[in-house]
Amino acid sequence: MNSQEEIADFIRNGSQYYLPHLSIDSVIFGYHNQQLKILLLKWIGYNGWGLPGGFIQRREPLSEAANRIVQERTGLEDLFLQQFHIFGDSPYRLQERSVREFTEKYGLDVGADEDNWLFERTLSVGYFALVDYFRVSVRTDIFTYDYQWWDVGEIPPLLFDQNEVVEKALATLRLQIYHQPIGYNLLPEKFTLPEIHSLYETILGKELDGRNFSKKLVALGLIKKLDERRAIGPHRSPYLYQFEKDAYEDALKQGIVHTY
Amino acid sequence: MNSQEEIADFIRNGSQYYLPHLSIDSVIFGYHNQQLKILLLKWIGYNGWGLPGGFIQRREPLSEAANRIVQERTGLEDLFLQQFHIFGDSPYRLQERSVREFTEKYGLDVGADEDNWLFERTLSVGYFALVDYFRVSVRTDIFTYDYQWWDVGEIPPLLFDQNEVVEKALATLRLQIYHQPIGYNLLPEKFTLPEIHSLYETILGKELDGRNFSKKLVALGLIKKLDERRAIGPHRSPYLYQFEKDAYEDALKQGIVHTY
DNA sequence: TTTTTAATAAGTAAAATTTACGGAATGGTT
DNA sequence: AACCATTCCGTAAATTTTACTTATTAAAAA
Repeated sequence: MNSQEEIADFIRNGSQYYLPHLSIDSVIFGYHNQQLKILLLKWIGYNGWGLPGGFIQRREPLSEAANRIVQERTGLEDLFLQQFHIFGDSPYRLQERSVREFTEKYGLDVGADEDNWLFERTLSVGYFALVDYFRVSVRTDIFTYDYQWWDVGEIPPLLFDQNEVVEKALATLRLQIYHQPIGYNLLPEKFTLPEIHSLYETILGKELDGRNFSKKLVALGLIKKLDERRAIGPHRSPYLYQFEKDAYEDALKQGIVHTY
Repeated sequence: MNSQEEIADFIRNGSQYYLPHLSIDSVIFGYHNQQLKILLLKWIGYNGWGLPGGFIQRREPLSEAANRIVQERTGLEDLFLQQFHIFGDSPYRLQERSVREFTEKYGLDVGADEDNWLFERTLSVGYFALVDYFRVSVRTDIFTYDYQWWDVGEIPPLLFDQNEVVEKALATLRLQIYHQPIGYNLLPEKFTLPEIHSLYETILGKELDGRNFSKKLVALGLIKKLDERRAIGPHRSPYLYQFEKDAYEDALKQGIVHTY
């Protein structure tokens, strides 16, 4: 979708291709520089930041829609995606960006705002994705003109009720931290003890004793030490570790113990 | 809604009052005779059982819709309700009951099936409710002609993909058992140790040592012994207990320990 | 080449929690 | 008064969690 005709068609007739009243908001988590981050976009027609999102095609399974939306945005295959909530308590969650403003920008005439499907009440299905920060290559498109990774502690005001969406995603992540393959998806294939340690501290927002933390992961056979180390500036080089996928997944099924 | 005109209007023009493509399915859990049960209804036009459910009014917050639907069905105020998933992976989840069949039963003419909003693709938001079995008085209505409580282990084949909905509700209940006020909502105000013990065993599907279980609940100050007992046939009368609401809710926030 | 620096790595003992387990007491019925 | 099915209770062993300090190392600077 990039020609003017296609855009005008989307705005005018989008509800023929997509389910009206429903959208998907995706909270894409990455981890970089000891910080948990999410990906935000600048949307055309709204002077601020918002979550990546999109609509569900008329005959498209919901989970495929979420996959498609995040995949197109990040370039990643094999996404870890999880639905966490549907937001529908603001019946007046209308598009704050004006369709008119948006279309004028492109010199289109698509009729009155009030009649447009984009202006109707929309419930939004929240998905979060856990991605390897270093493998993402963000694509903006005709509807978005900028992107940026933001620390979860410093999220700016977002479109609609999307700040609530982010909060809920974070709360879910914390709640499920010992039931979801968080480290596996958020860290690169090979990582150091300090990295995974700090990841868990960041998500939980509290300190964890490093010795006990790594002792436990190793004792449970969830990670294994490799014979390589990573060069990190002027200091002692940490060893690299790797997840033991099978043991890790077994442990998650039962829920790893609650504390480290 | 009970006159023929109202029903015909609902079928013909329902999408003026309700959001199309969306519905709510509610899994209403109760506990009776040491069994965890859910409430099922017989829907007109479908020869079998289905979940209580309904539609979302155009300007009605989602959670209010869920409340309204379960409240009307059970007669209960102050419901404990929780959204647990949105089901939208079957784009072909069409109504298996025929609108025609349904309307013929009432001698109405409402046009072709294909054009009817009830026949379009519908995503369903799953809510579960935890209710006190003894306080429920089920109301059937013009769309439903029978109801019954079913053991969760013996759920019959349901409408659409609703068996999956029930499975997911159960899985969520198990996962959140130590984070949700399950006992508080599923048990009557006063209950015995064997009752709450067996409730947790039923939900988790495994045995829990009774001594350790009650020891812990009491030690944590979550329940307190009353000076009353219940007469139960020819045996020793168990004492009644009551939840300590404050302590209970505090404990749930952090997630009570994992085992009893 | 040596020194300096800042980070990584590793083990043990105390405290807390969880698990395992059997026997006495009770209320109503016969 | 005896019987039965059920409630009720306490302690010891095993496991898990917590708390905590020092030696090692890689690279940069001197």
